[in-house]
Amino acid sequence: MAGSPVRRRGAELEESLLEAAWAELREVGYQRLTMEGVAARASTGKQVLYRRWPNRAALVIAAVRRRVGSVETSVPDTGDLRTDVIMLLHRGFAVRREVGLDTVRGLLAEIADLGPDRFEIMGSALESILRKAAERGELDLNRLTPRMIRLPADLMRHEMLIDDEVSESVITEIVDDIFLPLVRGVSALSE
Amino acid sequence: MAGSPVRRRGAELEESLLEAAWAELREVGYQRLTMEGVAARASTGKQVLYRRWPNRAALVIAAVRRRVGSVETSVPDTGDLRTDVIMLLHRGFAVRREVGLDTVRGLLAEIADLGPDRFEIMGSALESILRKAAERGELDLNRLTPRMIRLPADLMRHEMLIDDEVSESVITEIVDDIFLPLVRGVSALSE
Amino acid sequence: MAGSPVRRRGAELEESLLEAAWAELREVGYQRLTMEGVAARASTGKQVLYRRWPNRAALVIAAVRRRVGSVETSVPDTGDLRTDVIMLLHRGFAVRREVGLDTVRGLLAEIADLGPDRFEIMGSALESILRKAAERGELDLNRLTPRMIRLPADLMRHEMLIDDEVSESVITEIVDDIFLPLVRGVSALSE
Amino acid sequence: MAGSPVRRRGAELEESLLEAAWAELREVGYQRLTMEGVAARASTGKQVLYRRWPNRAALVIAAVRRRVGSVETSVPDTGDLRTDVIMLLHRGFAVRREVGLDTVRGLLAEIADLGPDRFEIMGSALESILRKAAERGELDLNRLTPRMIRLPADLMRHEMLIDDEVSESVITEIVDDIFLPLVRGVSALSE
DNA sequence: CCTTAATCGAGACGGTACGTCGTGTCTTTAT
DNA sequence: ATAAAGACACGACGTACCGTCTCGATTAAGG
Repeated sequence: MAGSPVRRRGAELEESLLEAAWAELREVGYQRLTMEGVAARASTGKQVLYRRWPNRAALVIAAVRRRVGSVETSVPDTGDLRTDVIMLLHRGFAVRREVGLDTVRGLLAEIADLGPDRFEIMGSALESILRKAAERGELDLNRLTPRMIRLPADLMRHEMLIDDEVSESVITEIVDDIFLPLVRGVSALSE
Repeated sequence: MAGSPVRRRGAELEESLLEAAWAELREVGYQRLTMEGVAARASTGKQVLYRRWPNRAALVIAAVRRRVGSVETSVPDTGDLRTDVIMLLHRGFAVRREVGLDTVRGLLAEIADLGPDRFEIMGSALESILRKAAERGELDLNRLTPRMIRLPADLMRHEMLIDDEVSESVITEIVDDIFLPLVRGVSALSE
Repeated sequence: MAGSPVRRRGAELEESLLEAAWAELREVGYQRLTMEGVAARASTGKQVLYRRWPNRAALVIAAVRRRVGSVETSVPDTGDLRTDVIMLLHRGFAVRREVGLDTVRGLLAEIADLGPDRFEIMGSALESILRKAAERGELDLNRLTPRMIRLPADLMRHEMLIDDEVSESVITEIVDDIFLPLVRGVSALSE
Repeated sequence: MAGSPVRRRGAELEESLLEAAWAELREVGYQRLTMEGVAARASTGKQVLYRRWPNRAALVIAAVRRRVGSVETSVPDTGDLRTDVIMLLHRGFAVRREVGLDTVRGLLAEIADLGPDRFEIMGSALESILRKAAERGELDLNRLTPRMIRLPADLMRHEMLIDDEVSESVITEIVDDIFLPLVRGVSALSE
C-alpha cells in the first residue's frame, strides 16, 4: 500500500526542514539540538540537511531567520525621538525573546563572527531615527559620534545577552536616564 | 629521578589538572577542549576530573579563576576619576584577553548563569571609584542612578563580548564621549 | 557519639568479609559480584580484601568453602552399593545447588585450574565406596579401571555444569542405567 | 594500493569483524577480549559491533561459528560402530581445541543458556551412528535408553570442560572401557 | 512518453567523546 | 601494625552524534 505519502522536494522540503529545526529549538533548546534530531523530526536523512547547510549553526540561523525575518523590517517613525527609540528597543527584544537566550548565546559561541551586519541592524535603524529627529530640530546630529548614536543599541544588546528577561523599566532607563540626557547634554553644551 | 612514579594527590594534583586544562584552553580553544584531552595531558583518568568538577564548564571556570584570580583585586585610585575609570576598563580587558573570547562565549553559552557576581566585579569597582570622586567633589553621586554608575562596565562588557580586540580608542570613547559627558551633564543640570 | 562500633580484626573480621561475599553472591550472582561491592557491604576498604585474597575468584572460593565446607565430609556407608552412590551424588548436587550454577561456571572460567583436588572429591569418595562394596563381595574391584570407578562422578559433574537443576531421575538413571549395569556386566563376564 | 579508503559494508564488513574477533581470541584469549580491541583491530567503531551483536559473548559465538561451522557437518559412517564413535569424539575435540578451553568456559559462564542444540550436536550424531549399527545387527537399539546413547558425548564433553588436552587414550577409554562394554552387556543380557 | 539524471528517505560507516564502573595500588587518619 | 575510608592510574563499558557514504525508490525534465 502507498507507503510514501508523496516525496517532498525543493522549496517545499526546505520549509519542512526549517520548521523541524525551529520545533527542535523550541523543544530541546540550542545546546541539545542535533542534526539527527532535526532530520528525524522532518523524517528525512541527514544528507538532505548537509546538502543545504554546512553545520548546525548555519541551519539554526536559517531557521531563525525564516521565523523572525519578517518582523524587523520597518523603522519606527512616530515623530517623537523618545517614542521611536523605545519602540525600536522593544522590537529588538521581541526578536531576541522569540529566538531565545540560549540560542543567541549558542550561536555567538559557535560561529565567532555572526556577521557585523547582524549586529548593526539596530545601529543603523537608530541612525535613521536620529537623522529624522535632527531634521525635526530635536537635536544636532553633527555633535553626536557614532558611538553615541548606537549607544541604546549597544546597551540593549548587552542586556539581552546577560539576562533572559529585559523588563519595561530597563528600556526606559536606557532611554530616559542614559541616552536622552547624554544627547541633550551634548546639544545643550553648544547653546 | 622521582617525578612521575610518585602518585600525586589532593592540592598538588588539582594544580596539575587546572594547569593542564589551561594549557588545553590555550592550544585548542574552548570549543575543542575535552575532558579526555585534559585528563590525558595531566596523565590521569577522567574520573579524577569528574570527582572535582561536574562538567567541562566548571573545570574551565576553575582553571580560569586560578589563572586570573589574582589580577583583578585592587580598585584603581589615582585621585582622578577619568584615569581611574580608564584603568579599570583596561584591567577588565586584560582579563578578558587572557581568557580569550571563545572561552568567554563558550562559558556564556554553556552555563546560562555565570553568576551575577561574576559580572558585577567591574560594576562594584565603579561604584567605589565614583564614591571617591564624589568625596573629592568631582560629582554628585545622588544624581546618578545605578545604571549610570555601571554604564562604563556595561559598555565595556558589551565590547568584550562582540569583538576579540578592544582598542585603546574604544575605551577612551566610552569614557570621554559617553560616560563623562553624561555624568557632568547630569551634575551640571543642577548648578 | 560512638561512630565506630568497635573495629574488627583478625578472625572476626575475616568472618564478616566472607559473610559479605556470600551475601553478595546470593544477591547479585557471581558475574556481578565486585570487590567494591563486598567491601562496601562489609563496610571496610578494598585493601582489607586484597590483603587476604588476590582476586575475586579466590575470595569467592573462600566464601564458598566456608559455607559448604562442613557438608562434604563423610562418605556414605549404608552397606549397599547402590544406596551409597545415590547418596553421594545427592550430596554432590546439594553442594552445587547451594553454590549456584553461575558461580561454578564463573569460577571455572576464571581460574583455569580449579585444582584437580577440587574435582576429585567425589572421585575418591567413590573409590572408598567401591572398595567397601568389593569387601562385601558385591563386585570385583580389580576388573574396574579408574575411569569406571569415577564414572558416576564424571557424569554427575557433567550434569551439574550443563543444567541448573539435576532431578532425582537423572541420578537414578546414572546409577541404574549406566553405572551398575556396567559394573555388573564387567563382573559377570568373568563368572 | 587502495584497500582502506574504501568503506566496507554489510557482509564484507561483517567478515572483517568476525575475523578480527577470532584473531583477538587467538591472541589474548576470551577473558581479555574486549569490544574495543576487536573494533580497533577491524579499524572501525564500537557501534558497528554493537549494531550486530549485543555483547561480547554473542560476538564471540558468531566468530566461533564462522570458524568451525563447516567442520562438524558429516556423521562418521565407516560400517564399524567403534570406529564411528571414536571418529565422532575426535571431531568433537578438534572443534573444542580449535575454539580453546578458556573460550568455551567463558561462554559457558557468560550466557547461561548456550542453547540445548549447541550441546546436542554430538548427541544426535551418536543416535544416527547407533541406529546404523543396529541396522547392521551390532546391537539392539530398543534396549538402550537415551542416556546410554549419549553417554560418550556426555563423557567427552565433560573431559573437554575439565581438561585443555584430551588425549587419544581418554577417547579409547571412554569407548572401550565404558561405552562398548555397557552396550554389549545390555545386549547380551537378553540373549 | 519514456528514459535519465537528480534527489529523497533511510540508515550504515569510521570516528571522537561522553560519563560511569571496576580493578588493583597507594595514602591518610585513627584507633 | 592494621582497619576504615577513599583517592589514584588505568582500562573498558555502552551510548550519542558527527559528517560522509551508499542504497534503492521516486520524481521531474529532456529527447
